[in-house]
Amino acid sequence: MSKGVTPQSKDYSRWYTDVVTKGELADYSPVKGCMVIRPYGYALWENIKSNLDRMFKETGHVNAYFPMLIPEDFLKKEAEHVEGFAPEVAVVTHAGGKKLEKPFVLRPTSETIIWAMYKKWINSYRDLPILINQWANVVRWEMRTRLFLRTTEFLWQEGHTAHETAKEAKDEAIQMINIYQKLAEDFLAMPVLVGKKTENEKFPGAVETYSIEALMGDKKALQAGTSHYLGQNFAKAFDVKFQNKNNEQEFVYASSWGVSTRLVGAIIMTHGDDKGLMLPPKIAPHQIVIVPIFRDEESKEKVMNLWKKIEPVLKEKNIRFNFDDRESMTPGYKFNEWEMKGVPVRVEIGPKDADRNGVVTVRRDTGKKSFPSLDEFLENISELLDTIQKDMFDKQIKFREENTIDVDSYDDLKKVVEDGGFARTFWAGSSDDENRIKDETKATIRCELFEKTKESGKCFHTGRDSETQVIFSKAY
RNA sequence: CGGGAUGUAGCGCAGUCCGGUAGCGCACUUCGUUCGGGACGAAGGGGUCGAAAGUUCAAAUCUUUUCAUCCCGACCA
Repeated sequence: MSKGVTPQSKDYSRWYTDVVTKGELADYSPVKGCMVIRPYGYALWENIKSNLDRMFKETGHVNAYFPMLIPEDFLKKEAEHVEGFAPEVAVVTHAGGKKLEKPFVLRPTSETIIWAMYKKWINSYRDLPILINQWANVVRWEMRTRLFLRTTEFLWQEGHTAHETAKEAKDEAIQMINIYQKLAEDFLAMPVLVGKKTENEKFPGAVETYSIEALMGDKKALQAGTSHYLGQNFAKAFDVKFQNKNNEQEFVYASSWGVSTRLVGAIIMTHGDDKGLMLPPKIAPHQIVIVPIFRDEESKEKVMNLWKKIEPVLKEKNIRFNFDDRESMTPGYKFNEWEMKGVPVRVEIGPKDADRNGVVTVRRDTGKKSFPSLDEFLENISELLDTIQKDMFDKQIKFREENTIDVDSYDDLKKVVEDGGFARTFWAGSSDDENRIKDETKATIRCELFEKTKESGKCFHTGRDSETQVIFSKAY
């Protein structure tokens, strides 16, 4: 990490803030709790976004846009929904120089406005399904904020689908949580557990909530994406019915799902180390950075000639590169800067390399230095990026395995939660039991696992046989 | 809203106990030498010390009030 930064081991939250601000991802804004996303951070978000958007399109979804201002009484139409969001909505009470008779809220999520529109759009089963996604900002007035992980305003995508049957809506919700898993694991190199939320933790207004849960570097859990089966709750609240094939009126079934700029925070806390950020090649704004090294006109010319042989090949291979030819900084400075910003591969080209027609490569994840010939380098660069992507993921899988412990007593669970990590166990307790454990240990049930390690076991708390395997952990 | 801490140059901080010319490092500007792991020298520019009131010949420093931010809890994508 850069000079003056507290090392990760000593103070994780200070480390995190330093990585975000010194890595030029984001900055605090004059408005408390809001975040300015800087160009480098936004480029990262755009790469995440484009991969996700492609997967949405591949599964038949389309993008649309709904207003940011929602009539306040819309939120009140769904009982759980209003109860869940009331404490955190920002309300617009004045506009046009006078007090509004009917205030608006800044959307904390768009279910209500979207279902008000779906009422107009849906008449027959022939109008279904509707598979709409929107990329938008939302506002939630949380008490405590943290760059990327929880900000007052954040960017996200929210999908809102309408279906003929319960099964179709539920399958949609499952499909989308699986897409989130694919995004996290294949693109962000971040292993996640997929499962169902308990009643305590589910989305206000949902019948069931599914989530992906990741383990951060400090061994706390982070919910990285959610998907909800909404049943007919919002259809009933907004009176959205369709005429089915039997000529009967029926309420529409729904799903909604979203991931946010929190994913950027997740990447930082998953892969970052004492040197700063470490970005997976598939989403890094620059996959490689090239640092030219020369001292005089003669060596500069040699190096530039070498670069002329490299640049067109990188372009042809669609590699996102940054040729750092700033002359006011020394190479050593640049090495540290790009390590802090997490660029997966650094390529050094100097007079010595030009003489032997080769380059020097250094991997951000392992620090390993290699001296390939130019041909070897150009031939293998794409493969090297793939290898780094895979190695980063494997490393995180290993880390999660080391920190996932099966427990069968409360004492064991307390110990795991205290040390940090995932406590895996069977569960047959009630919501009250869960709350009591939360009060005593700060740990919550992250999810009921879809992929269990075994079919059934005894609940550590009630002693009853259970087929529900869960993860307990402290979470962000 | 509770508990803790901090507000001094763009950033990081010292100075506050014990009142007496506003300081250091980084960054910035100019020139020269450098350049393969955060270069060096020389010369510069930049601050009504968070705000207000009080005590005093004199306040960054003491007193009171106030505002803001950060960290820890409750809330939460």
